[in-house]
Amino acid sequence: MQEIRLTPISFIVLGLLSWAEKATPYELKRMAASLSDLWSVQHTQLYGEPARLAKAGYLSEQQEATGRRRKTYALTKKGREALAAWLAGPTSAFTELRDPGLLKLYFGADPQTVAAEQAELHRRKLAEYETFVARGSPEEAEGPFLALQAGLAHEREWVRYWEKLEKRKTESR
Amino acid sequence: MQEIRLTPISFIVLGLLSWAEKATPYELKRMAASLSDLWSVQHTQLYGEPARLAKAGYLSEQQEATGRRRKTYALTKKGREALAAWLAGPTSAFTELRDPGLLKLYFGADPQTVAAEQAELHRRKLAEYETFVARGSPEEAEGPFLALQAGLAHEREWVRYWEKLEKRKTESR
DNA sequence: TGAAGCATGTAATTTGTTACATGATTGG
DNA sequence: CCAATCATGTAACAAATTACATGCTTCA
Repeated sequence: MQEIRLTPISFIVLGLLSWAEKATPYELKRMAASLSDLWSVQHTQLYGEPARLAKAGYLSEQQEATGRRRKTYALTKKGREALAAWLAGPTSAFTELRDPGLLKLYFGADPQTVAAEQAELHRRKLAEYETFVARGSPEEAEGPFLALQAGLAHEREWVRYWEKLEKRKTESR
Repeated sequence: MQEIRLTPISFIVLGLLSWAEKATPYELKRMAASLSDLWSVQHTQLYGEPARLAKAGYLSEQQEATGRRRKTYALTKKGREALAAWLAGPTSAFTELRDPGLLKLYFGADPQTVAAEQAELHRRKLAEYETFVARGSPEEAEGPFLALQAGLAHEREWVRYWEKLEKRKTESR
C-alpha cells in the first residue's frame, strides 16, 4: 500500500463515491457526466484511478466472481478522511483561462471571425444551462447548484465578450 | 518525418516562433511567461515540443557546435502554413471551467470558507491585471491586448461570484 | 572566492488519450 | 433474428509533471 499523490481526479472519484456508497467504473462514468461542464474526465480514467486509489487504501475493491467480473469500489475510512480533509483545507490553486479561441486571438487570428464562432458556441451553452436552471430539480444538492451558477455567470461573460468583439467595427482600438 | 498531431502547445510554440524568427527553448520559456495567465506551459515542454515539431518538419533545428550545444529553432514553410491554417480555421473546442475551488464546492465544501479564500485570490489577480492595463505598453500587439481584456472580465466575474457567496448568510437558497 | 541563484537541460515517472475489442440488449 | 447501439474494459501510445543535475554569473 504505497503512498500516492491525490490529484483532482482522485477527488472526483472520492467525491462521487461519497454520494453513491459504492459503484463500478461504469457507474462512475455515468455520474461523472453531470460534472462534465465543470471538469470532464475520460471514461478510461475511471478504470485506472479507482484501481490506483484502492491500491493505496482509499477505496475497497470487490470483484464479481462470475461473468463480467466487474469491480465495485467503495470509500474506506481513509478515503472518507482524505476527502473531508480536502474539502476542509485551503485551495490556493488557480484556474487559467485556457480557452482555445482566446489562444488563437492571442496569436493573431482575426477577431471578428473567431468572435462569431465563439459567440455562437457560448450562446448555445448558455441556453443549455438556462434550461437546467429552469427545469431545476429542487432536490439537487447545493454544491452542484452553486457550480451551475458559476457556469452561468461565466457563460454570460463569454457571450458578452465575444459579441462585443464581433460587432466591433474592425481595428479600432 | 512522421506526421504528428498538433496540440495547443504545438501552436503556442509555433506562435511564439512567429514572433521571434528563431529561439532556443530557454528563450521560448521566457516568451511563454507572458502567456502564463492564459495558458501556462512547463519549461520542460519547451524542450520536448520543439524537438517533436522539428522532427515532423514544422521547425528547423540548428545546434551550437560548442559549449552548451544549445538548439535554436525556427519556423519552416510547413510550420508557418500550419500556424496560418490554425489561425484561420474554425475552433469548436470549448473551455471547461476546471476551477479547483468550484470543484470543492461541488462536492460539498463549506461555501463561505471556500469563497473567502477564492475571493482573495481573485482580487489579487484582478489587481495585477489592472496594473498591466494601467501601465499599458502601447506597442503591444492586439491579440495579447484582447486576451487581457477577457482575463479582466472573467476575474471581475470571479470576484463578484465569490464575494456574493462569502457575504451570503448561511444556507438560504 | 565561494555561495546563491539563475540558466539550461535530461531522465524518470505519472497522467491522460486514443484505439481497439467484445459482450449484452433492444427496437424493428 | 439481426443491426445498431450501449455497456464495459484493456492496451498502446502520447503528453505532461517532477526530480534531478550541472554549468554559469554575480556580487558580497
